[in-house]
Amino acid sequence: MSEMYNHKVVEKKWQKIWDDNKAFAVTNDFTKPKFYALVEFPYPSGQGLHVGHPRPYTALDIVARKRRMQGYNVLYPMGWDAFGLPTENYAILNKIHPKIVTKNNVARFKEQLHSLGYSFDWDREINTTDPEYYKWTQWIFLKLFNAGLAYKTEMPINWCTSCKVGLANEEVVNGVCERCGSEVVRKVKSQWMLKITEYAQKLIDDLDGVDYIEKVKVSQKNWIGRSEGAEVDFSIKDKEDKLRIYTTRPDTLFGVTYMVVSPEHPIIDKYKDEIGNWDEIVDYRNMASKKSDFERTELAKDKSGVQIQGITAINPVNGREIPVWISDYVLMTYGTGAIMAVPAHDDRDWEFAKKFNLPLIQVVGKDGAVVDIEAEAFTDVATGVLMNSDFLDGLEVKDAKVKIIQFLEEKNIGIKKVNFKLRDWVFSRQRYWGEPIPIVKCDKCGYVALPESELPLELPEVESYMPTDNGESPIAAMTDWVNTTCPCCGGAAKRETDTMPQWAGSSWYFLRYTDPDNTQALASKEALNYWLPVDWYNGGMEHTTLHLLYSRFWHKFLYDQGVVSTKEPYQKRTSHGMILGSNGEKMSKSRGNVVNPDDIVSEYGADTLRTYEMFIGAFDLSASWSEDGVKGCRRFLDRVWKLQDMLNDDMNYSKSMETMMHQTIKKVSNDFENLKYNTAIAAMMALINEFYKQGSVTKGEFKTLLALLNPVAPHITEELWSIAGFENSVYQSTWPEYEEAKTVESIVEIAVQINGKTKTTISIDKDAAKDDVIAMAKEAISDKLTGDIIKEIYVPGRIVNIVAK
RNA sequence: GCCGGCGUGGCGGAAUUGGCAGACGCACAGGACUUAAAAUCCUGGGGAGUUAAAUCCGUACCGGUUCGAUUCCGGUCGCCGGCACCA
Repeated sequence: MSEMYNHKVVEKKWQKIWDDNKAFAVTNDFTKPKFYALVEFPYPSGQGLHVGHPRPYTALDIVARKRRMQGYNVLYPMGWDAFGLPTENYAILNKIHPKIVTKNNVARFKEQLHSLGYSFDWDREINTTDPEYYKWTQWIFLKLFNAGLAYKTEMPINWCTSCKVGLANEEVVNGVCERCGSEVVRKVKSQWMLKITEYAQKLIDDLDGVDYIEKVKVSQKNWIGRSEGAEVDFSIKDKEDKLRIYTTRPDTLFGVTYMVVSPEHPIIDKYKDEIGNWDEIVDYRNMASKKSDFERTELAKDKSGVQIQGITAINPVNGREIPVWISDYVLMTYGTGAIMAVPAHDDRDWEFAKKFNLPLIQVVGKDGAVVDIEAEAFTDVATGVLMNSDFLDGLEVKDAKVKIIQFLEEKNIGIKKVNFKLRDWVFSRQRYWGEPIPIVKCDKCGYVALPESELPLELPEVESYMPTDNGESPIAAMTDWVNTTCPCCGGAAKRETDTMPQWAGSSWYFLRYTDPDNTQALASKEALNYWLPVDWYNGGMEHTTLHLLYSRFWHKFLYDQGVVSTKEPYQKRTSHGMILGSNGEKMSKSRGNVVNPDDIVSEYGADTLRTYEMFIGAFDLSASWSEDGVKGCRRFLDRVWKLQDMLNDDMNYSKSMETMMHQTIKKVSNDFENLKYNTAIAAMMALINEFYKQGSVTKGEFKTLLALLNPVAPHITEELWSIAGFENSVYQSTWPEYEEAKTVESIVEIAVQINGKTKTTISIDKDAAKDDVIAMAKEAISDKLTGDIIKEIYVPGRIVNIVAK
């Protein structure tokens, strides 16, 4: 009899063997077929690894291990996204350099990941805070700057009145500062921006060529928010200026009854002297500017606004004079900051018109018939037909759009226009723990790029990481570092003291893994050509908009620069669900439902944790933790362990067992490719249940089982492989093959139904002729069959249905 | 409000193109082993009904298509996640 399974000894033993033999190192043979599996690298927080981390890591570890056994050269790397606020805040609080904090956290994370037996190639470990790494982050920034895609502008930012610091959107929770709970207001500051909007169309179009799960594609598209419409110029009565608006419904131009401009619109200041109610306008603007985003949202239902007295606009298609209002439901940052209002056919305009008693003109009807626009706006584009609109009358909405745009362009009063919701990327942070922006400001030459030879521009040592009162980065106090000479004219100049956001380092990290030690380039051309695109990238849904969009943007830019040779960085993108606490709530310290993976590894073993996290439920859905579930998986592995005592090659050859083996190989092989880890494991459980029922297992079958289970539970399977005396190691063996023909059972049990209700089952030969099967079926249910038979249906190998009356 | 997803036993969850609903696991119950317990092994199981069967009801709810619907279509309700007036 074998000894009890001791996971502590076995797991340590095999982890050492893998390390000593560099079992999962990538080969540089670029002629071999490659597979690049990628998981989002973690932020090494002070809390250490969370049980949520192993879910995606194990899933792709399974795929990576399987691919190696199938003969691929597999790149499955890991690194650290280590710049960021929590580390900086910890450093401030404890007066420890963020570098030290990061180093300690990374060491802990690495040890924890190592204890889980992942097949990462640790020789390719990267860290975004390593100057040799962020040298290339800065290099990409310079490329963007030189290409005119990085610029500086005045931008309102979130400002905490108590901490006196600029906050990222993520740090503003319900309108207050995440850290101190104080009010957050808007403050205008000069910020570095990246022109991601330049790539908006490509970022949509190229989604067609990649294999992302549908909801990821949808959220990318929604975030970019493309809309087609027209810009139209409205003249202002007795003035030369025109008021330009953007609309997606140019077909409703005859239904305009007023206009609205945003409170920040420049036209207001321009005609200040002629506005009759200037004081009222100023009051409204002040009120609007004080509103935080949160308040604006809260008031979303109730529209507010003020009419501008003394300014009248003229509808270019019918000459009608219309009033102009200001209201904060019109945003300066989208379109032209001004709209034409068609209250009969737009919900927001309708609400506004109702509140201020503005007239409604119906110009679209349902299939041409008048509808009650006093009750609600009629916005249905599909059934709408134009009316009261001169030459557009009788046209369907889509045709009317084409005709009106043609008209506007001919008369030179408007043009067709595409708009995006996507805004340029605010790229600066007034923080210490980030990549310095390699730019110098010279009074004579303006913003000047640092020469490449001066990269990396390293973070200076500062005394305090505390942000300054005036909202500048702590680096600004380092005058030695800040004062420099202009690379362009040699005169006195100052360095940029803002740093990059955390998104920067993670926007290109997958490129660095392909050639992490390269000092001449971010990676060699050969390595990039060979490894890209990433074949399979898995990450959390929380990163499907920003991180995914940002990294696709950088990649497309690098493609245009000739640095990489693929348009898209990731061929396939999948997402995993969250692991919740046993009470079904998100795990958090305050809820007291946090599970530490170290405890699970120690008590049940890494293989058990891996198996459980894969068995817990559908991979893409969230799942609640259950310690009992963990025990069940440990029990399964114990049962696998004890199979070593049931090896018996003398037993009779069993046809049904052969079928089950082939079915299991097929199921496990397919399920591992389709995120269906839970059913793959269920199939293996069913297989060993069968071995137990027989009381024995052949060496061949055992060997196959070990190979199939190895990606999920690598340690125990290696140990059993070695005990059984199979050659080499599992990781050096090949993935089991199955024969399709042998997955089919020769005798199948099928259901016999009357009128779709199952009455009994019969066993038939899988190749039996339809007539024979039906005859057998009728025989089997002869006592229940009454009435005339109308129809006989036979679905081969599945079901017989007799329709009788 | 809009977008996306999800509603199946006591619980986590399975079900190819529509084809025996509840695989696999947990918890539970019974049995074997044990002085006993734990562990392990075996057996059972949606509900009603019956000694047992037959039979009926069951995939959130209502309706439709079909020989046949957890699956497809229309509507209703509930839960989760994301976005917030984008003209």
